[in-house]
Amino acid sequence: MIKRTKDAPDRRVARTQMALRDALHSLVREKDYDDIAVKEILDRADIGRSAFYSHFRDKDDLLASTIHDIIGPVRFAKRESGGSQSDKLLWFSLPIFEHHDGHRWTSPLKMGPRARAILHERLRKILVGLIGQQVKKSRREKRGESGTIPTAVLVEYLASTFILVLEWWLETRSPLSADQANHLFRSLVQSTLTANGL
Amino acid sequence: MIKRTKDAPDRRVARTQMALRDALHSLVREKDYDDIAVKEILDRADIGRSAFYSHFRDKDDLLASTIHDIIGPVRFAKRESGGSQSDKLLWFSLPIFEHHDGHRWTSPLKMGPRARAILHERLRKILVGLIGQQVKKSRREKRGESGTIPTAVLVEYLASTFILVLEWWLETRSPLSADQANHLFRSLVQSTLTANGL
DNA sequence: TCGAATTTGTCCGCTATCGCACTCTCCGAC
DNA sequence: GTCGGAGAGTGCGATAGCGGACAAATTCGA
Repeated sequence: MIKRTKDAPDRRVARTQMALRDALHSLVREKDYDDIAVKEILDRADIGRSAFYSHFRDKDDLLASTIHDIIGPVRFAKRESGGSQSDKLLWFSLPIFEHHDGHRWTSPLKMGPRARAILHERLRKILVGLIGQQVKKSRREKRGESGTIPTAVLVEYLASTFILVLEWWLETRSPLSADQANHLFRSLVQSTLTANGL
Repeated sequence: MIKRTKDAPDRRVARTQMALRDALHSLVREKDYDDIAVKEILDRADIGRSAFYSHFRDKDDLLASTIHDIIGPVRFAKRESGGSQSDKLLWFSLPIFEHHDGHRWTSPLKMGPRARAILHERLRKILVGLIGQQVKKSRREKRGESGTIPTAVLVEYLASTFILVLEWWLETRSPLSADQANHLFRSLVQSTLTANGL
């Protein structure tokens, strides 16, 4: 009998990874990302060296994995099946904003250029995958009506714009509510979408 | 090569035991000790059943082990070598009071009769061992002058009195400082000690 | 610029913890 | 009563994490 739908991870794995991420988070708040030694992370997390390297290739890999803290909620949010065309396309947005509303998370933008680049890149890739599916599906359904912009570009555009808004929202500790931030994002891309039959 | 002075415990062991004790502590603050199921402790600590039983016989054993949270500081406090006769004898007192000053620890007296009895008994035994050594040493040095009270009784008397003061201090959340509580204890037993050549 | 010290990344034998299955006891519903 | 569900303990094979050793890379003060 193989494990079913719920791929329940070993408690030990979850614990170790969380400890390491938490340690990194707290360190990042104290000093620049590039000045943080792996050893410091290990000490603060109270985790052995070998455990670290059995999960992550290096410090950057650990940082990149914290992406899960950002997009994690999407996995649990029920995919909106109803709503308009763009509702289906941009369903991922609101859950993310909501989860980070009043969140302790230190914005990637406060981590110095290196860290920011790593997180930005990783987040972009994930979003592209996420949005790509939706866009392709929508375009398939509305074959013929599609605009002239290539799908790949459209996807990148949506991902980048979303990240832009998210980062701005986090960095400036904007008084906007999650709802409002979500709406802001939609406003930005709405006309482009409709102009392209989405 | 056997490990030397530092008996460094496996990180995993320390972590597991701490998680379990913390879970018990937090549960005790919410409901009566006797109403707490082992399963609840496991769930809150996020520890597997088998790990629990590889460290503790049962719930009571876990509770008893939390004694370390109370007398732990004594192990790290430097043994006062100087001072008067009674300073040497009662050196354990101040470190304990100091450590619990403003401590989150919920007094054993708030845990219902069962839990109180268990902790009380365990603490008593440890203190008897601790004080026993000192008293015997002191009496050996002052052979002949000793009073008529049997050593065993004297030791029990000191332990019980200390626990009395400690519990009272914790339970009533007395405004007394650690220093003052310590002094109170000493005042209580001082005359008895001097009357017995200590 | 050169060594010493520190950090990085890899490896390995040992063991604590995991997940799971199982029995036993207790207890409330019916 | 007795049935079913839930918690208490026990046992076991699999594995994640341990500590410690190591060479290579890096840092840094003399």
